[in-house]
Amino acid sequence: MPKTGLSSGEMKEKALQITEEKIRRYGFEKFRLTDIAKELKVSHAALYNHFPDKAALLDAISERWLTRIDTALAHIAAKPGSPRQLILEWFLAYHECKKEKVLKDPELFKSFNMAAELHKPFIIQHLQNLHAQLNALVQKALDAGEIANQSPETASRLLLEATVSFHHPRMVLDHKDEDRQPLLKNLVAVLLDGLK
Amino acid sequence: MPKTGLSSGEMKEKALQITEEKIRRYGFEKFRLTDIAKELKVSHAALYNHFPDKAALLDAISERWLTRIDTALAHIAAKPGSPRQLILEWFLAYHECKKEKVLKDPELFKSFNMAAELHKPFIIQHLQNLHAQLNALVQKALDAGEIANQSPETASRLLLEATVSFHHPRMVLDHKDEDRQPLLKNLVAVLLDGLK
DNA sequence: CATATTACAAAAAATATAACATGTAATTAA
DNA sequence: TTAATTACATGTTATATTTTTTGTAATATG
Repeated sequence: MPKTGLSSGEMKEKALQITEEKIRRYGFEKFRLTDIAKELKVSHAALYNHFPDKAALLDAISERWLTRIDTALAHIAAKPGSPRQLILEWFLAYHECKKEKVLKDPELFKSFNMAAELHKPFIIQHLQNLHAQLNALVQKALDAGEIANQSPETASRLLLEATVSFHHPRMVLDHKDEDRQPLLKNLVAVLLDGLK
Repeated sequence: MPKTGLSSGEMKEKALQITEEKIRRYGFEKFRLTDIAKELKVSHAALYNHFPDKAALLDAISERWLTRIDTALAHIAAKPGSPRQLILEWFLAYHECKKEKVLKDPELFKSFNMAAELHKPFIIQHLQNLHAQLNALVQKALDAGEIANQSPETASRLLLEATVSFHHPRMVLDHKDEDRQPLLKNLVAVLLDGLK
């Protein structure tokens, strides 16, 4: 029996919640395990029963957030209707997610070093999900005759590449105070026309 | 008569050369005026006759580099031939410039904070040059019937926006080890098709 | 008389030191 | 027996101190 009365799962969940709040207050890299332990009314060492180290706790937070995005976008990708329309909607939602995040946690992306992140398994998974979703949408567009001159993989690669400034954290941060939805809409429309 | 035997212009030019070398060795933000003065066999204070402060020296370097890009690209923009072809060539050259720079001075763009740079007059000038050049090219494409459904300003805005990952320092750095020319070629082609 | 120097004040970087956070092991409680 | 604690070793971050660099002014030189 645990000393706290909480199950391991409950403890873990509570720790994640508190961590999320701490990160929001102090930023991505300067939150302290001692604070989290204090709030849980537990010694800091107790956290090591639930997470191998500080980085793992942090990664767990990121993973949760990415999973939320994945499912939200997957929902759009699975909707019925015009593929063109859905692709546009998908990009708008993706852009919206990133912008929201940047606005809520400005600290989070200040010095985002993609290079290191790109090797983490849950990031790789996330990117694979995005590609798979977009591939499926583009395939539907192909079937509907809305796209013609490229393979689905190439087409979705191009779409993602050309919209980098609307979903790359660093770029989203640069434009956080502008309303760039119209520009994105126009860009996606032109790209889809170009793929016809 | 100056004490050193060098004219003000020669002194200035030599200082710029040495500074460029020091920046390459020590990075953008940690080169020292004392070192440059030492190499010029002059007291550090003498530099203040030629440059108002350290930042001005640094800016002069950047300005020289940007001017070089501007003229190289302007040369392409002024060439005769198919506008479509020239627009593609223009983007390839632009990409090439940035990539070269990032490869030669990896320190230079490590923590590039665009926000602060964007207010400097020579940066504004540079961006205006780029836009003007691309506008002119797009206008020619419009005249040649290669583009139809957008105004030149909107079209060139879209082109630049969609190719951000090929000329924004932060993004170029992320992909410095890949050959992304084929991707860029394909992207520009699709964009131009979409603008038809 | 434009351009240098030296001397000096202010700002910034580098370094040493103290405080604190992280991670591990041995131990204890439910 | 799982999950906590305490005690402690190892890093890391914050702070104080010193040194170096930057910028200015008064002065000297070709």
